[in-house]
Amino acid sequence: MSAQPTAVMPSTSAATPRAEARPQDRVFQALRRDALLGRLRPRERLVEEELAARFAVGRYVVRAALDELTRIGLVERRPNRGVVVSDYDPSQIEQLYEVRETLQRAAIARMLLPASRSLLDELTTINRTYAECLARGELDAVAEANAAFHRTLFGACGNPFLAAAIEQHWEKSALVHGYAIGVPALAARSHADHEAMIACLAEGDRAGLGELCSRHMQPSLEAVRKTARTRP
Amino acid sequence: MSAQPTAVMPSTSAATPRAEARPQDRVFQALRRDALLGRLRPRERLVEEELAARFAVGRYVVRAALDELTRIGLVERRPNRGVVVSDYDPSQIEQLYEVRETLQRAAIARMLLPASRSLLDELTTINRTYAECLARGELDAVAEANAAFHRTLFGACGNPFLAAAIEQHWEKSALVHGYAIGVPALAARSHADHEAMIACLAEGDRAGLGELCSRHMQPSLEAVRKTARTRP
DNA sequence: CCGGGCCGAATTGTCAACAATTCTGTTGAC
DNA sequence: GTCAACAGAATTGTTGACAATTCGGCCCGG
Repeated sequence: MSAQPTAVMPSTSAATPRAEARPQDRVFQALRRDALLGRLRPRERLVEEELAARFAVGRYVVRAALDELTRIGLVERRPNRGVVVSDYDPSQIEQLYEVRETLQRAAIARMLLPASRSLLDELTTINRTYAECLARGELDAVAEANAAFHRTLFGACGNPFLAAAIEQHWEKSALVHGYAIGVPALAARSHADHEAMIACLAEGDRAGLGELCSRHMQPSLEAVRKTARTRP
Repeated sequence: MSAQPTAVMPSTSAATPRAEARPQDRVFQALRRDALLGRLRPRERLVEEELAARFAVGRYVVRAALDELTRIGLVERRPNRGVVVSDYDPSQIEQLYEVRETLQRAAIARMLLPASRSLLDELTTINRTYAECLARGELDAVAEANAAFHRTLFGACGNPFLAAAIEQHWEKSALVHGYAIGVPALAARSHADHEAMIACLAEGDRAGLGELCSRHMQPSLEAVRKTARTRP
């Protein structure tokens, strides 16, 4: 009796993009993509019955999917008042990014460098996919590749809990930085940053990687600050 | 139209112990306490219908409560196979504590010291409650006071996201350190540690506070290591 | 004695109808 | 004109019944 230590790992659901068995996963993924690509705007309200009709599924399934989205912080449920897409004001975003930077630096400090060949290959492949999908204008796939790159990179810190925390906060800020994918100049720069990160991993340049990752977050933060000044 | 930026803060549900309006909150709190005080053992299975009968409530409510518990990592749901109380093996616990220490040190680095009078008073009051309830043997209340102390302390870092991350990981490891409350010697030491922390906050001794918080986590970690050696 | 496949109990997943709550627009008194 | 109270609509919360899945035992051929 009793299996091995059953892991109980903090899997962020999206980690396994394989064939989704459960219907609520399909709804969850679809809504997640909509949110990350800006098709769902902050403060937008999500009505259960509308979604049920749209996905040709019971309201129960929609409800479960919305609960999942709540868990990763993309939407918020107010009791008896429905769920709305999360909206962070600029000061909150600054705080969120501060935590992200702290976590990322902790992860980088724990990576064993230089990175293994297989990790480098994996990241290179993902980044190539990123570029290809970008060229073809498949933004959904670009966002997915971007997420995969970050997940793989910080997953290499060797501490699943730390990796999960990073991913969790990445998802939360995805509503902010997601739009950057739609701006060609920013997307191209993002691709170049990823290349540079891979180089640091290969050379064992820990400090460089840390700076790179911090700088990598700046453009979206700057964009937030700018729009904050424009619309006070 | 359109209200102010509605915050959308990462509230860790347990933050508001006021009269629970919704029935699922009652079930959630009860199960959470059971888990934190060791009345629910790791790997124990939770059957929805049993709980529904025990709390005289519909299975739907139990389900919602279990989803909440899943969210904070106290239990895990395996699709079609029910939920079990989370069980972390020793190496996972080490990793979890590593993340906790990282987060706590980041929070301490961000606190403005010396702490305000109101914060010091609040912590002192909580710690007094801790001692009183301990003397009376009210373990539930002791656990609640302990949680409140940590929540208040790290909530003072000024970054709600960081505070939420700390609380989240604290809850996850609660299954481990919760039992310490039942051991008089450990509980007494915990109380003394809290006093020392308050002193550091008052004096503005940032480094001392950091060391103190790290040392504060050691006893449970040592206990885990010991039982790991005993039962390999 | 052992492994593969069937059967049934136990349990979880889903649905459709009902109850409770919140929201919106309107009315009427001051 | 403003505000409070009030209906009616829209939406969420909950329930009980039913479908789907998993798990354990059992039989049976090897």
